[in-house]
Amino acid sequence: MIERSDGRTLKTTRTSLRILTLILEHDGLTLAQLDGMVESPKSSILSHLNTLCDSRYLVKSDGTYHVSFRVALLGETVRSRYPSRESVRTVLEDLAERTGEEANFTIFEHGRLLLFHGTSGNAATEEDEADYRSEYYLHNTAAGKAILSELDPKRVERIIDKWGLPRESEATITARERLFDELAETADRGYGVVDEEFAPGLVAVGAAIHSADGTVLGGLSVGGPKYRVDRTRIDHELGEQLLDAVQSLESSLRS
Amino acid sequence: MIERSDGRTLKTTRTSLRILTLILEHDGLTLAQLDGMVESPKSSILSHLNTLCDSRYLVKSDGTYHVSFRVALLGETVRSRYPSRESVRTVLEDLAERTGEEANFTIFEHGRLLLFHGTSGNAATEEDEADYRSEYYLHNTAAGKAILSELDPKRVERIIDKWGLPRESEATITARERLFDELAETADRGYGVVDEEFAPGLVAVGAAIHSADGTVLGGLSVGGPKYRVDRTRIDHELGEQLLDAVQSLESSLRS
DNA sequence: CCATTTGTTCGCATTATGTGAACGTCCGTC
DNA sequence: GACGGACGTTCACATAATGCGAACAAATGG
Repeated sequence: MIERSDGRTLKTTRTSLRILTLILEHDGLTLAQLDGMVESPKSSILSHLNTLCDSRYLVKSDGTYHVSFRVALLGETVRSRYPSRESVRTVLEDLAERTGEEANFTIFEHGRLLLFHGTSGNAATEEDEADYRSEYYLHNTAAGKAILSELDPKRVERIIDKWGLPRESEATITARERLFDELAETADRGYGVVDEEFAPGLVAVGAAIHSADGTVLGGLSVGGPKYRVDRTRIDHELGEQLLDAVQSLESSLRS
Repeated sequence: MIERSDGRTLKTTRTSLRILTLILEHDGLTLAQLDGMVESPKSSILSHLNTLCDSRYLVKSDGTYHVSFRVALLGETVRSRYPSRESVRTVLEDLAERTGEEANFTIFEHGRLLLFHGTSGNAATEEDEADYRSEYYLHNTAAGKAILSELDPKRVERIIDKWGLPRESEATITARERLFDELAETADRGYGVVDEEFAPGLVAVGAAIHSADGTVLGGLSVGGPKYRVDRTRIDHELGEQLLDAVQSLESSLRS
């Protein structure tokens, strides 16, 4: 269960994947455009592009390279190994309705949280909205803190080493000490709380979701604007609602 | 608009991607298992695995490597560049209902057809069923023939060179000459017909779907068991219903 | 029609990769 | 508790595969 770090790593593959990512993010790129983005000679970039095309990860059309639809299918295969959208949505909508706030379920992976589904729409739908995000840090999210509070401190350290504690809002915790204090509180409380540390005005509570084998699969969270969600409501309502939802989600994962 | 072929191609990246694919297909593999599948020394394989993990395409858990959920998200980003599931489903369900047969929409890419959505459920849902497929050849599918009949013969040749004309059923056309004859007929008729060439007992009609810029995006097809779908029904009913659906799908893509 | 940008080809130097053997580590078994 | 086997990891070396740049070709546009 040890998530070891890096042994030898291949530069070529790394570059290829980087190019793939760039093309995906920019929704299609030409060789000339890529030439300005990565610092390899055009000829090298072309080799990478050829390889990615040949392997059907890219499609070339009119000199512009796009990520292939096949990648979308591969992605769906991956998703089919995870909980069904339906079962998650049921729990999320229930939680959102009871509380009147937005609920999210995220997957814990490589020290980050990746949006699985949220009641305000899922990643696939709102993808291209301005600052819509589908990837979050642990240190400034409610579910993230909850997860960190359950992990071995060594592992927490490694995650912080990897990602740092970037400030995303005025209130973001950026000092290790403070974070560890907060994690202790979180562990006592049984769920994580984020008070404008992720975004101004946003308050939320979150908890870890475990798979059948007991490992942390991801996190569940609910929250809304600060004027609706105050300390009292958190302690008396949201916290309990959240933990109920955790139970029902985890039990639905076991079945 | 020339889809040129291979210049230089990178062995390292190719191997990495191959390993990624293997892990995806087998739903998780260990180093030892991979050692038996690819013919590189363990140490090399490990380098690839390290790289893929580092780049967050794989997740290592208990010695077993899995494709990361992040890949699922990347896939969704790709899908968001394509027509919305909704608009396609509407047309497909309409077509399926009018005809009482199954309808599919596939994406044309790299000389193959990839399932976008079908009325019997989509790829994500039925993924792990025994011989459920999401990738088809052009030469033995109705939509595939329709697409081939629209393409430049040179390009048809290149596609055949790449994929061959594998026999998937008794009736599959495996000779170039015969295929080109069939394509001529297809062009005249305005849609493709497949008569047990894909699977025994399956008869279907199909046509190409074009994007706004006029290029072939994919194919639409309807069909069912031979005892329900005979020549008369094709000529008098299915063909027309299909072409109507093509119109409405293409117009919905333009908007 | 020339100037400019973008894409492709080629040969060479060198580095990054492939390789296998040796070493650790974790199991279960005797 | 010690042994054997299976699996994972590390290392140093040889070389082949990649990175590189310059020269060439093909578009694009003024």
